[in-house]
Amino acid sequence: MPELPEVETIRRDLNKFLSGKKITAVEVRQPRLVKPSVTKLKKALVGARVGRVSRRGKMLVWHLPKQQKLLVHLKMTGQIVWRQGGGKLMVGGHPIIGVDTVPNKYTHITVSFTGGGKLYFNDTRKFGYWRLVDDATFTDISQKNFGPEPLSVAFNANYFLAYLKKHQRALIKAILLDQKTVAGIGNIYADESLWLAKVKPQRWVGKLHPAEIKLLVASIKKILKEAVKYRGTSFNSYVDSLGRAGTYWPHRKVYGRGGLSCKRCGTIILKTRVAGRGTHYCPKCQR
DNA sequence: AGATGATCCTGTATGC
DNA sequence: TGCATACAGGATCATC
Repeated sequence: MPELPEVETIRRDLNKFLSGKKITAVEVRQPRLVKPSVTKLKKALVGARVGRVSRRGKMLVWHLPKQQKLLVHLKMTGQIVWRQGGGKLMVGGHPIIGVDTVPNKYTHITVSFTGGGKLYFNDTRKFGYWRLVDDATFTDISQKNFGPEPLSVAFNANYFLAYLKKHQRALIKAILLDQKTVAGIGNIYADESLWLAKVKPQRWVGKLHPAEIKLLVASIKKILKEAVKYRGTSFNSYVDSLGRAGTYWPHRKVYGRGGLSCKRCGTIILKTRVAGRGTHYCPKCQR
């Protein structure tokens, strides 16, 4: 499900909810999703106070005592839902949409906190995982498997030009989806960024002009910032930590708009397959 | 090196 | 209604 904007939304809210609270219990219904083991997870969590929650690409990173970190990846359908007390939750007088009841049949992990709050991990397809690591391992993973954060200064035209020089024979969309290029872009925002930069997803990296590469960097930043502002995109299972949908969907330009007209030139948006993923683009203004 | 397809799962949409 | 097929915000692995 979630790409950077969705995970970032969850991260910000979790920091408010979890701040200063201590974990009193951990219940795991799907041991397979926990690494290295349920026993070790419980040992690290129960009794601990969660420090801040950060993010690396699409991973949530819980800072724990004793130089440990909990890496939570939601993959396609993972949800993190916070409930303070029972009953139907309301926000601004309106009932919350998305997740009506927790725990439900897709709740695989429940973490209880002092003060009565509970955090639920739901995941229909069970691709997500909770992985406990020590700080050194996290640093290692972070450096080896992830490129720069797209909204940081480290992700800039110079970096991107140099990186692409090493991958001349790849398709640009495949490169954007690779977390080693830049961490946090997924299928929706890859398509949206390419549309904004007027670059065809199947373009060979080696044939991109420096000006296009520069524009692509700016487009990625712009799209992601905008999507964070709207608290992410929901068309199916994504909800934030209070069970609310993200509101970026109506603002998207191409993703899921195959057969509809391009917002820039009116040409019919095509849907095809690139890098094994459904890919949407305008055949006229993306070259 | 990089593309492709299968794989981990379950739900939903579409077509016959 | 039933049944088959394709596809879904991710990422990894084997194979070509």
